[in-house]
Amino acid sequence: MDMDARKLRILRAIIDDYILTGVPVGSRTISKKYEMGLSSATIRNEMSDLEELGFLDQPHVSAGRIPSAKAYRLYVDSMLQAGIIPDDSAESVLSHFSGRVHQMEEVIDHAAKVLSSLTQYTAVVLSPKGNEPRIQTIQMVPVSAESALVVIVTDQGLIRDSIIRVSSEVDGDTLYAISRTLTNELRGSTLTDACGIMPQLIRRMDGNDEVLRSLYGFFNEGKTVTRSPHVAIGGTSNMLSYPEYSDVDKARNFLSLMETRDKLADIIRGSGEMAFTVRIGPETGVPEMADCSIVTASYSTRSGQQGTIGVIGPTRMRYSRVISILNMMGHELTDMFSGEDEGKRTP
Amino acid sequence: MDMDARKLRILRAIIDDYILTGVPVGSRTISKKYEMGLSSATIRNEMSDLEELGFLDQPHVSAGRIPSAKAYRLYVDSMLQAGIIPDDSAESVLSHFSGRVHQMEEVIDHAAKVLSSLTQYTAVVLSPKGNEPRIQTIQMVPVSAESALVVIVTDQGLIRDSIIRVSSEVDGDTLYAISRTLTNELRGSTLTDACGIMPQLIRRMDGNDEVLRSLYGFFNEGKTVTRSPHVAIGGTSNMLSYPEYSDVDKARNFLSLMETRDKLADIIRGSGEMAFTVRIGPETGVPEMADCSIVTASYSTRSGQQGTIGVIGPTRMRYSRVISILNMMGHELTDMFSGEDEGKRTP
DNA sequence: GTTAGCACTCGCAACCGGAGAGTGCTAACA
DNA sequence: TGTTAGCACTCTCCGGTTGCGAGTGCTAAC
Repeated sequence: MDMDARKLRILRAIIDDYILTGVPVGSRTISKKYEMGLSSATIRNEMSDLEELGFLDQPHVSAGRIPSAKAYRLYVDSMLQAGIIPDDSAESVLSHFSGRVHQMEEVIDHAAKVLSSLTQYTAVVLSPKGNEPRIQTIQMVPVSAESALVVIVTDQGLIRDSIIRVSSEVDGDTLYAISRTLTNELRGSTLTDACGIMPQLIRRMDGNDEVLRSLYGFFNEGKTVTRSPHVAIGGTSNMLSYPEYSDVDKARNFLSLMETRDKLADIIRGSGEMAFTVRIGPETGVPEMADCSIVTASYSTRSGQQGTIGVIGPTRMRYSRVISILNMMGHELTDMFSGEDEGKRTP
Repeated sequence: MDMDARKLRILRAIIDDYILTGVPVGSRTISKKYEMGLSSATIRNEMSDLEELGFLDQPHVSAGRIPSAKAYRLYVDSMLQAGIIPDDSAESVLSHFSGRVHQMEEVIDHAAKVLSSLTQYTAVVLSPKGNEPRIQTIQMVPVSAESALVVIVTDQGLIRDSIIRVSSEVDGDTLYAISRTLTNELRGSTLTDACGIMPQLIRRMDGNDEVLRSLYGFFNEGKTVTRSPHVAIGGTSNMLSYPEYSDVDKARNFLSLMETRDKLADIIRGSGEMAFTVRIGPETGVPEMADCSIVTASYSTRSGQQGTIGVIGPTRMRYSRVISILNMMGHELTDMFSGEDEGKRTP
């Protein structure tokens, strides 16, 4: 026995119905609601076959059937192959970015919010992650008599800034001079490189040791800090709307997973830097998410870094809708981040 | 009939027990567990009185009593008056800030995490909010051939930065020169002021119109953006551990409230800039929080801005513990932000 | 191959009844 | 007059039972 067109049609109807209602679906429902031209008894036989093939599960004997992870997988794959994407789909995502100027992190936060409110699931947006950024400009700005702000611009437009102490004798012009020299010496290096070079620079540029040493310290810290990307989450509470999470313990587990951003980032990014991923149930590899699905897409910035956006929902997710929304949002973000003014734009 | 010492002692026992167990407490429990030297019957009479006085509620006739908001209020007030604070309280909060250097926002995020894990409730930390910041230094740093980074240092150490377009003819030294002039002209102004001054500056400093106009635009945006403070939340999932939130609907309401950061910030800050607040149940003024309590404390930075930290928990909160932890955390943050290096430190 | 019919299986909601907790009241006691 | 023992009463909670409805699987007829 194997799959034929009719089995497929029936399976599809079952999945559609289950996604809609969330309750096990019976043979009668299929035969009536989706005019198949078949009686419930026939459907019943087919369903029995489908169960044997591993596409359906039966919570208990007298309930209807529910689709298995394998079924969703088939469903999603065939949908993607057929290119059925923007069908029941999203209004333009575009309109949700209002005519304001955005900082990178704001865009990301906002994207998570929009994504969750459009999908009614939980959304996660990761900031782009690329190679270690390379220094482009270093500038120190006096802040008070005793402290200065260090700004480092990198090739990724990423800016690390921090305040360091400087002795009160060093004035703005001196800082500017030092900044210029440093920029010349360190342009193109990574922060890690910079840490290697600094000691000899300190020896060479005698005077202003204090400032240089502070900077050295700053580089050292910066090395580690730069790595962790920004993670924005939206609509965690949406999950609780679904009967799958009416169990409070389950909900709590899910929420605490959402709270550990690092772990969450790993999970979302789990599938490498693929342009597009759908992971269903066990495929997520996370026990806590055994009955969740994760759909991710990626976006990229002008400098070629990859960021990831993802939606987490119950396995009976409205895949086509989610996929289409993610698609649009991915493009939207890519556009936004490849504008002339990297990291911001005025629409 | 009015309160006497015995009634108070009994009320206190009831509250203690209820905070511990979360279930309505009966007369027998009080008379046995807390050696009162009184029979359950006597306690019963007193409890009846206490109910009449509005300190106790009875979910139904054959359940025990639970403390009312009024009772908690009395409890907290008497506790505060007596100065009973660091009793059953926190190990040093200090140890939780490991020996690393922190950026303001990181400190705040971290504080929320620590606070929630110490209290087992939900914690909220707001970044300091003061008057509109005043410009101290303006600096532009070339980023690419066509764009520059603007950094504005304010008296609050608050830094606004953004990327603006500049034409390719303008080199780094020119930018530095313009920056110096602007700093001289605008030092001490707020961004709002700056917007007023800019037009005439543009007229006076002829040449480099483009750069100045871009800056003007940036000031205009900055005015509005600067206002929204950073809000860090920790331990939202903790709330679901308490039977009060075993109802999924309630939990969802609570969570979506936590997601709207602006509203949350308003609520937390709701009680003005008091050094210390305890709002119990209805006192929060938020219907969704009718059976929550909010305890807040404030911290301040060197420049005198006030930030707020808060803990949200069920009304049967372990007040003394929470208050003591908040106290310590408040001091800790104040110390951290009044160090020489405003906004960061190396312990 | 399809379908009607039927017996069978479960889950679920409603119902019932007893147990237990806790109260309020009354009457006795110090 | 305050305290306590005793008792009837009220509710909730829990376990067991029952009936209903949904849905299946099988068989026999078309």
